[in-house]
Amino acid sequence: MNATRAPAGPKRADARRNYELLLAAATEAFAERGADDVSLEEIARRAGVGIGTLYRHFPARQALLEAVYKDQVDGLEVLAGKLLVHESPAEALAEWMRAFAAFGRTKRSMSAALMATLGKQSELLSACSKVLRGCTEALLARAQEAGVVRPDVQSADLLRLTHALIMAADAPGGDPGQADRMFSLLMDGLLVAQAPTAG
Amino acid sequence: MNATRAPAGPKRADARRNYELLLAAATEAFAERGADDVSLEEIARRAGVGIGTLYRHFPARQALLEAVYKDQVDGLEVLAGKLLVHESPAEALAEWMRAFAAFGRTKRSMSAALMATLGKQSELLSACSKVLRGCTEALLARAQEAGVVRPDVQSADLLRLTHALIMAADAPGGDPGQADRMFSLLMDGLLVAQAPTAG
DNA sequence: TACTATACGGAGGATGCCTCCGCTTCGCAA
DNA sequence: TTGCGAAGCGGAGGCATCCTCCGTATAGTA
Repeated sequence: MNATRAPAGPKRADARRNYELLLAAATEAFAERGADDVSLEEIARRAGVGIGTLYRHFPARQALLEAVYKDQVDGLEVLAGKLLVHESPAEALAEWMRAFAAFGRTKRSMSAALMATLGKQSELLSACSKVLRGCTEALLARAQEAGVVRPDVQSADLLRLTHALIMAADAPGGDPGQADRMFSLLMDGLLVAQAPTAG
Repeated sequence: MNATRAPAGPKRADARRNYELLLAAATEAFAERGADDVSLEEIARRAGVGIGTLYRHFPARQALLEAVYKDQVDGLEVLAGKLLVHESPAEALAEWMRAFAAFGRTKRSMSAALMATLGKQSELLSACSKVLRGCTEALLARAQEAGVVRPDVQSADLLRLTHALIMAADAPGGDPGQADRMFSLLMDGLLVAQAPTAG
């Protein structure tokens, strides 16, 4: 997956490739069907490797879950780094929020499974949320300093709003485009008015 | 389990007895080992019935989980009713808090499993928490009206404190008596001072 | 090319979920 | 008390999943 990451996985080239394949397959499968409804055998099949290989890299289901979660957060962090030097602070923030929302959707399907074994105050979880909070703060601050986003918005508001938005949009029966539309509304609200509003 | 409940289960005596046995066995097993680490076969074995009988009464794992949860809440509600006419409002409140804390411990092991399939805003869950909130409010108000508990305490504080206490006390490595000691401290703090404190 | 450490793959044992159906027991009525 | 039908019981067994183990294959090295 996140090829930008420092080499942390297995040594041999084939092992490393399989590791990435498994991570990708698991991410996809979890997103599609929820973390509880995918068998490890299916993930191995999707990745095109044997079940034994999966277990060598991820000794337990939990390990795979954690790896996927961490991989996503790592990816977001890398993205934030790039966006912080993006030419348009407003676009950067929008892009970030979009990515964050997408992540939230995946996370939702995994959090229950993760919580069940990890505990609510796990080190992994709190470290990850700290990272994400930091990224959001930095991007928001930059956009505000550039004067393109309302100065009275706080990062906590942003995080919570996005979260709420995901929850609402993913309700059963909602059309898939709804999340995007709601997201646009939110972004429009963030920007400072381009022209004075009529009284 | 809660024999005080109105007849709501199966009709025939043996079926009814097995229902109660299963509920009791499941409650015990869940409390001992967590809701995720007990097989339904073991619960049937503990209850002394066949697996088929378990499935007749509780068509899915979820149903058993819900039944145990609801049974506990029902039991607490009955207890609250009794405590509301207890001679000592302070003792009644203490007893209630103790029972509530014990429930919280069980609940903790089940909530993840319940959430996973029920959803956070399930009708069952919200109904149950409403009941518990009501009970706590009534018992607290009575103790405050009797002048034995500090008037500035709110029921929400109580619920949250107890919750936090359970979480902290159940941390790995903590000794089993800790919860009780912390609980005593909390109760002492609630009571109005018996003598004026020295300046 | 030859060699070895490393990794692969999938058969298979263990366990758990749930269904199905022949046997047992309850509760009622005569 | 006895007989009977309905209700309930129990557990074998089918199916899915988890995880281990070990013979085979391959990457990397000299």
